[in-house]
Order: sequence, then C-alpha cells, then structure tokens
Amino acid sequence: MLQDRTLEVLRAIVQDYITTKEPVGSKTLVDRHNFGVSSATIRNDMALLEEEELIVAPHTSSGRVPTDKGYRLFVDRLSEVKPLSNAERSAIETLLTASSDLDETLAKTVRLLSQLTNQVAMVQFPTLGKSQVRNIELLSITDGKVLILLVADNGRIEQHMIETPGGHGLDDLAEIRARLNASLAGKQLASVEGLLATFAENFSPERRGLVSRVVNGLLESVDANRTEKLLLAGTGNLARREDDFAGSITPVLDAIEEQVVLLKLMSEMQSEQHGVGVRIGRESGVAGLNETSLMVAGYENQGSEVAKLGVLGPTRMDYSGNIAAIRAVARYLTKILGE
Amino acid sequence: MLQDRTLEVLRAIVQDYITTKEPVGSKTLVDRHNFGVSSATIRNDMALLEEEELIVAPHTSSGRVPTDKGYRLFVDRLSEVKPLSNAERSAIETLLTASSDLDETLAKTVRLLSQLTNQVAMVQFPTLGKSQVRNIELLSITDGKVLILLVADNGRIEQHMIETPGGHGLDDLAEIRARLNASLAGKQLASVEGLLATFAENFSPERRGLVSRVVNGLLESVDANRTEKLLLAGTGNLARREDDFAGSITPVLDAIEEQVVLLKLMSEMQSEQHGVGVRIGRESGVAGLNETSLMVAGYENQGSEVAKLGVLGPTRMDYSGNIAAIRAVARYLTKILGE
DNA sequence: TATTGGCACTCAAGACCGTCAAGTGCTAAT
DNA sequence: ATTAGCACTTGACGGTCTTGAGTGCCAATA
Repeated sequence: MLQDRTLEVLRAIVQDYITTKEPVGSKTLVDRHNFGVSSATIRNDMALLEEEELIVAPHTSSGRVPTDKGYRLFVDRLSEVKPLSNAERSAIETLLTASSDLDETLAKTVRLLSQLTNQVAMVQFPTLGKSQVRNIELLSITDGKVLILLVADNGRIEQHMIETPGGHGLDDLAEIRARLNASLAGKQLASVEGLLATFAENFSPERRGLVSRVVNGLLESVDANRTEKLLLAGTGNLARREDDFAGSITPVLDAIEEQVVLLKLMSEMQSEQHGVGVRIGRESGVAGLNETSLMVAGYENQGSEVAKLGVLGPTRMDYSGNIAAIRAVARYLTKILGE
Repeated sequence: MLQDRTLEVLRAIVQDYITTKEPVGSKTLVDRHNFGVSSATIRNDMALLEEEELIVAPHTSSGRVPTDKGYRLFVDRLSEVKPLSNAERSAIETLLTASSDLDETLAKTVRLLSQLTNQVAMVQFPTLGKSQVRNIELLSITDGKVLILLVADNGRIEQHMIETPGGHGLDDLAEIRARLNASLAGKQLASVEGLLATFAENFSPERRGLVSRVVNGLLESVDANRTEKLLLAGTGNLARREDDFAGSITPVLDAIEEQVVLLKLMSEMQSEQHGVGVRIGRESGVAGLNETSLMVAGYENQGSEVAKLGVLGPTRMDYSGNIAAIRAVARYLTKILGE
C-alpha cells in the first residue's frame, strides 16, 4: 500500500499539472508545497507512483504527468470539493429562473453550466422510460392527417403526425382517444407497447384500419423518445483548450455529435463522488473521447431521477471545481422543476 | 478594366490555392495551367491583380493568396458549377427519404449536407412569419395546467404550457378554443397579435382571467417561434480544416453557438449565384466569422420559400462544389416537403 | 530504515547559422 | 505586349550548440 505522503505527492502533481499544464518535477514540487522533506525524497515517492502507473514521464528526465489511473485515484480520494464562489452561486440563482417551458429551462441550464465550468456542457432531456402517461390527444389537422400528442408526467410532450388516407370521422377519433386514455393514463411508458398489443381488436372491423394507424403512431412516439435528446453548449470551450489534446479535437467534436453514444454513456454512469459520476479518459471506452473526461449528475423532477446533466472536457481539468458546479446546477434544476 | 487573361489568372490562383493550400507563384501557375505565355507575363498580371487587392502576398516574394475580394470576384464570375457526381446524387436520393416527421427530415438533411460538403451544415426550421394558422388546440393537462398547441400550415407545431391557478372549466376551454379558431384559422401568424388585441373583451367578466391567460400564452407561442430554430451538423469538419484559420477556431465555434446571429445573417442573404447566396469572409460583418464563408439557399414548402439551409466553412473552400451541393439538397428537400 | 546531499547523465527547447528553393520586381531586348 | 535574364528576398529546413529542468543512483546520515 502506498504511503500517506506518497498519495499527497500524487495530489500535488495533479493539482500543479492542472494549473500549469507543465509536467511537474520534484524540485518545483517541494518549492510550491511544503512537504517537510527534500526533493530527493519526493523523487523516491515519484518512483513508486510511476511503478503503480499513476504518473508517467513524457520523456526521460522531464517532470511527470498523471495517467488516467492517477486522475482516477485523485478523484476517488477527493474528500472535499472546492466550494462555489459567491459569484458562481448567485449566477446560478439569477440565470436559472423558473419558466413554464421545459425546453427553455433546459437551454438556460446547459448554457449556464458551460459558462460555470468552461467546458462543454450537456443536459439530457427527461427520459420517458420511468415516467407515466398523463394524457393522450388526437387532433384532426386536415382530413387526411391526425396529430398524436403524448403528454408524459415529466412535462415532456411528444407529437407525431400520421396519415389517414381514407379520412377519419371525428366521432371515431374521439372514441379512440377516450379508450386510449382509459387504458393508458397513469401507466408506465415502458408498458405501453404491451398494453396496446390487442387494442385494435376491440373495434369494429371497418374502424380497425384507423385504430391501428393511431396505435402505430403512438408506439413510434414512445419509441422516438426512448432515443433521448441531448442539449449541448460550449463547444467553443473545447477548442479553447485545444492543446490539451494530442491530436486534433476533430474526433472529440465528432464524438459529441454522435449523441447516441454520449447518451448511452451518460445513462450507464453511476454517481460516485459527491453525487457526480466521473469517467476519465479511456474509461469511457469511446475512441474519440480517449483524452477527455466526462462528469455527470442526475437531476430529478418529482422525486424520482429523470435525467442527467454534465460536462465534458480534457482529462486535464479542474475536477474538484467542476464537480461542485455540476452538483449545484443539478440540485438547483431539481428545485426549479419541483415548483 | 482587367484583361480577360488576367481574370483567368485569378481563377487559376483561387483554384490552385483551394486545392494545395500553398500560396501560388507565377512559375507553378504556368506549369499547371497552359496559358500560352511565360511566367514573366503572368507576373505582370499578378501585379495588376495585387493592385486591385484581389490577391495578396503573405510575405515579400512568396506566392499569392486570394483576398476576400478575390474570392468574391471568382464566385461572381463562376459561370458553371461543378456538377454533382453520381455517387453524390444517389447519396442525396437514398438518405433523404420522405418522413412524416418534420424534425426528422430536417435532421437527416443537415447531416447529409455536412457530409456532402465536408463543412458545417445548417438548416433553418420553417419560419412562422409567412405561414398561417391552421389550428389551435387547448388541452387540459391537470386542473391547474393547460397546454396550448399552435399548428401552422408549414408543418410546424408549437406547444406552450400555461398555468390556470383558479382551475378551468372544460366547457370554457372548449368555447375559447372554438372562438380562437374562428378568428384565427387561416390567418397569417404575423397578424395574430393584432387580431387578439380585443379578444378577451367578448367574454363574461368572470372568464376573462382565463381567456387572457390563454391569449398571452398563445402570443408567447407565436413569439417564441419568431425566434427561429437552427439545426447544425458537422462541427467536426471545422476542426479538420483547422489550419485554414489564422488563430484558433474558438471564435468560429462561439459564433456558431450564437444562433441568433447566424439566423439573422441567413435571412438577410439573397440568392445570387445559381440560386445560392454567398457571404465571403468579412462580408458577414460578424467578427468570429472573418475567416469563414457562408453559403445559403432557400427551400420551399408549398410553393413559397419557408426557410434556408447552407454551409459554413473556411474562406478557402470549394465554392463551386459546395454551391452545387447546397442547391441540389435545397431542391430535393423542397421536393420531399411537397409530397 | 527512511531521508538526504551530491553527482553524472538525459533530453527537449531554444538560439543560431548556412543552404535551398520558390518567388518577386525590374530592365533591356524582341 | 511579351519575354528572358538577373539580382534580390525570404520562409522553410536541417544541423549544431547551449541551457536548464529533471532524473536515477549511491553513499552518508539520523
């Protein structure tokens, strides 16, 4: 097991490297932090850390840089996060005001988070998965078109247009709507598919065509929302930290655009440190994100977690400060949505 | 006025510079293109072009590079655009299939356009401005919440939630809805505000509170959509061409995120070359976009232009090819939306 | 046994320099 | 109007040297 001081050295290396971006050597280290020992001792500690693959030397005889594993240990041992400054705290409170519009609230949130962290911020739209059907509406738009509306209890509303080539009677529509609500209202979205399997059978043959069109549209609606949406902001921040990436930032930007991958990643992540989940470097398993870290926290709507939000940035980032920011924003968003 | 050959030289310089990214000199020029003259003659021509500020030499005695003005003249004189390859043509046809969902269709379109051009592609959502109200629905979600739906004839649907603290009778809602549709259906969206000015006065005093809440919600809905939406894809392509930018690409990414600016720019642009509008470098007047060119074309929905789509890339880009791609995609999208 | 000072060694970064090739402008000749 | 020729400029490239931060190891020390 590593000594206490040795871990302290790791922490110091991570901190210095994060602020200076220079590989950090034994001499500088003792200068900046006051360990009560000489640089030679630190060198011994560093040799240990290197053996454990927690740090690595870019070239023989230059300072050391933390590895993914080193960052990981650093984050895991992070006992207290940097508290938010008053300025940050008030920025959250003023910028993140309640709004009746979910889209707008989330858009504000993601911009705020990117400004707070100086990284790419992302906010996931509330997942339908766990939530329930509140209401289903069928609107006749023109004679050949019906709009299906699916209102979920997390505030999200899905719309889906279907064609009804043969036209549709308004009475029929009203009845279908009534029966749909009777069987689905209050049910989990995930269960909708099962519940609708035999739905069409209860209608008279001549109306079955219309009914099954509606049912299919509804299922597509549910499905379209299983593929969750993501809001992004602050891509420019990535370019601003360009030289933290060995190659170009192209693969990162590409990976970000591949939202499916990001969403999958986010949903897999569990909260670890102070309520925030962290994936460092290659831990993500996504090639384009090898040199980035992803940190996410969940936010809640009515008591149950509905979705996540987080930031993405180079592995060399201020984990402590960012964890604090993410946590604060997630909490505040939860509070606002509760109102 | 510049000689014919001199302009030919400009064209050659632009073309060579676009493909090689090297400042192009007189010798290379005569090697690659067969002007019937010697390099010395070309040098004289180049001196003229430089006097007109169409080209510029990065350093004394190295080749020349087109200026914004040079690109502009090049584009203006572009008599024929590079025809699309069969592969490109078929890519458009297979990827851009009809879908009942507007969002989905546009998402596909923007991705296609970014792949075709290897630039950042953008597609503007259909503007409400010119289009008409097709339908208004009021849905009672819970006792204290009503969802307003505004369906426009361009396929776009807006939703807006309002609070009704005192509750609301379903009959009242139905009546309000009926009267709203009676006064607004078929009217221009732009005229909605005027038409609703005195709307609440026709209701009994005790219902006026509810009515004016609905009206306000509706107006917000119209307004929220005046601020148009933009779909982007291919930001990674920007980083891929990073060294076409003097500084970093950060300002560009930032400008892109500032969608309001982009939207304003797009709507100001008129179609010039082969139905495609072009803004080169500083012509855009947006600081972050000084080193980029923007090219847009309009697409139509039912006979009238509803919105625009285009690409953004470094000024050193393949104007001819991109104009062709944009034009083709705009046409194809128009065709699909017409179905 | 953990710590330390000392020392020889390594290596990237930066300064300096000469060479090279591509390019220019100008002039006199065609 | 065009051209050949020439002197000149300049960034890019490659080599050499120096410098400074840093390392690893060892013998001495507490």
